[in-house]
Amino acid sequence: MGLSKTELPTGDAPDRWEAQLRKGALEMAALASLWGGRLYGLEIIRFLDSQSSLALAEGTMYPILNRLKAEGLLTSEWVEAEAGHPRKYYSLTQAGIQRLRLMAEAWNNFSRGLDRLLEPVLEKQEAR
Amino acid sequence: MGLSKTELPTGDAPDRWEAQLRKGALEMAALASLWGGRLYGLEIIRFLDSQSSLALAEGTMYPILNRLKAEGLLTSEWVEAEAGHPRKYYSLTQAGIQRLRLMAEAWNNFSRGLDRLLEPVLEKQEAR
DNA sequence: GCAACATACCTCGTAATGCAATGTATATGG
DNA sequence: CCATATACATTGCATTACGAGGTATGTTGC
Repeated sequence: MGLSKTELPTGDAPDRWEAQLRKGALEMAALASLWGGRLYGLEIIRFLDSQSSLALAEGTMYPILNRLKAEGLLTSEWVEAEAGHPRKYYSLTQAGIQRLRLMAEAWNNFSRGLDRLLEPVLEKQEAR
Repeated sequence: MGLSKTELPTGDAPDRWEAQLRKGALEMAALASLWGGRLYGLEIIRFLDSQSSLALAEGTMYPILNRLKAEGLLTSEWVEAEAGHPRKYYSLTQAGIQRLRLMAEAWNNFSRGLDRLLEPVLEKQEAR
């Protein structure tokens, strides 16, 4: 029947999370960095760099933060610093918390899937 | 001095593998699917779908296979099928094997990093 | 006061990439 | 010979990562 071509029964739009993850992994990381409380932009970058060796450029992070805020997953507030430029602190909203949980679960599926796939590759790295 | 802007000391170009992984994850999966021996295009898609719940569209896979072949990581050969259209079987080259190993290690770093980040998120999913 | 510097946020342009849609080739069955 | 099934391939669009460049604010040295 009609259904011919490019369609594994992936499920349409609602939760193509597995697909969104290959992308959204960075958004997920940004959300996750705020789990312990509010951080400001550069701080998020430094946090991810040190905690998970995810090195993101500012030109990557700021657009992500804006997107997440536009989606209502984050809020932001300006805070004066003792010195220098004021800082924009980001916090998770309730929606952000829920979304992060969903993404984290999807991430586990995705990454366990790949791990399974790579298992043979990393096995006994000698005879070959 | 000059070094002001967008530069965490990421290491320049040679092996921004962590960066390449967020992308290249799909290329890695394609390579990994061939670890056990040659497969043809659609077969790779089905294999990934079943073994790791990675649902890739044909329009995604064929370009990837072409890229990998152009890089010398794969070879391909036409094989007549008993029925229908002939199949193009892909196999890993030595270079492909080595690259896959590198990617697999980088993947482990990357994914362990994210796992660490998400640990608190998935903890004790009740009181909240 | 005013450079020079440091910190912080923001944005534009480009290249890459995932994918739906669409097309072609080959064979089988009614 | 037309509909169907399998398989490979390409084009166009939307999204994205990120380098480069820019603006804002405050400090320190002269």
